[in-house]
Parts: sequence; C-alpha cells; structure tokens
Amino acid sequence: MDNSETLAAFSALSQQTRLDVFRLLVKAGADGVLSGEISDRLDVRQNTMSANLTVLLNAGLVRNERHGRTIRYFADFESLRGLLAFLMEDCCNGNPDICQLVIDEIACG
Amino acid sequence: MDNSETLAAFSALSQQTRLDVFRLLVKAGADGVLSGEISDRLDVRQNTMSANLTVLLNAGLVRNERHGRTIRYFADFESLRGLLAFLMEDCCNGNPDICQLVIDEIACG
DNA sequence: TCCATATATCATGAATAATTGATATATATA
DNA sequence: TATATATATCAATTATTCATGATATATGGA
Repeated sequence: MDNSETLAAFSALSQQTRLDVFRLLVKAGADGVLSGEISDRLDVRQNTMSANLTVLLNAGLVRNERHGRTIRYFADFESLRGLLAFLMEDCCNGNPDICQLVIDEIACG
Repeated sequence: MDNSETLAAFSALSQQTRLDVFRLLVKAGADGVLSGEISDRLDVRQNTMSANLTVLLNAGLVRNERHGRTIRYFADFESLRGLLAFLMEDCCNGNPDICQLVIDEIACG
C-alpha cells in the first residue's frame, strides 16, 4: 500500500454510501454480498451504487466475482491491512504502548 | 466513534497534506510537533496548513496544546483506535482468522 | 504601549466529486 | 433470435473541497 493507494482508499471511505457498503462487506466476510442486494439493503439507486462500487474497486478496498448475471462483492482484507500498516508506520518510535492500545481495540471479540 | 465522526476522519485523511501530517504525528508519538515545524517540514504555506490542521482537529484525529506563541500538535491515538474499531465492527462473523491477519500487520516491530 | 512572531479566519476562484436520467452491455432463458 | 434481468457507462448539473491573498487574533518582549 503506497501513498496514492492510501489516499484513494481514505477518499473512498469518506462518503456515506461507500462507508456503509464497506462495513457491510466487512461483516459479510468471505460470503460477500451480491451487487443488487447491496443496493436494496442500503436503499441506493442502481447506477449510483454501481458508481460507488467502482470507486471502492479502484481503491482496492473490495473485489468482485461475476456469477452469471450477478456480481458478488467482497471486502479485500489484504488491502485493508496494508492501509492500516501504512497509517501506523513507525508508530512505535519511543512508545510501543500507544500502538498496542490501537491494536487491542480491533482484536476480535 | 460514530458514523459521522468516522466519515469526518476518513475525509480528513483523504487529502495529501493531511495524510502526511497525520503520519508525521503518528511517528512523533507523545512528543508531538509544533505547528510551524509541521509547515516547514512538509513545505506547505502557513495558512493552508492551519486550515488543514483545523480539519484534522475537527475530525478528532489530532489534538493540540498551546505553549506561549507556539502550538504543539499530537496524533490522537484514542480516536484512531475508535475509528478502526468502527470499521472492523463484527468483522469476525464466521471467520476470525481474516480479522487476525489485519491485526498482525499493524503489530509493532 | 508598540512591534514582532505564531497561528487562525475570511472571501474567492479553480478544481473535484456526487447524483441523476438515459442508455449501453452482458448474461440467461424462452 | 427475442426478451428480461443485472450491472455499467455517459453527459450534465449541482455540490463540495482546495489553495490562496489578505487580514485578524494571540502572545511575548522591548
């Protein structure tokens, strides 16, 4: 994850619909969610959602798979961890404890 | 960290200068960096930097302390971990392993 | 009080992004 | 091949964001 990818990722997540989509896909995990179902669940028009999904794709935050006429979207966790690593780079200089607090917060359950 | 705070945070980080500032402050940790030094090190004009620092402050990503005529800025790690927690909410449904990979990446050293 | 330094605010023009209606493309089925 | 469904693209309008010059505020020192 380099600088411009990071900017694209944060820019993608700085809009309500796209943040909602990404969080939905994070929750869905490996199951992913069909494009149409994303539009329906978030109550966003088809073409608006399509444009927003493209932004998330270009930012590398999600990927998709076509199955016949439908397209299933997934959060890209690999990209997400690259993003967080870039943001937290060298965060431990002089004080590892601070960094650890951030890590603890996102630990599962 | 709620929805609108999260949007404000990602929006703040989606601009080059502000991303640079935040990463600089993450590296600086508890020492923080003086406002003027931030402008100098990133080669950004004073009023532009002031506006960008205000955006980061409003997003809750940084805090500051005035010492005489100078103002020292710090990354707000508490806010950062709230942001990540919001983004990763329920990420473990059905597959804790995926979440763990993300956590491992940002572990110190 | 007067001046210098450090930082913030304001107004504006330029660039970017968001939503929408209309339309196009891709796939499945009859 | 004709039709329906699922999704993407295009063009245009509106809205948002950015950097800047000018100016204001806050603090310290003479």
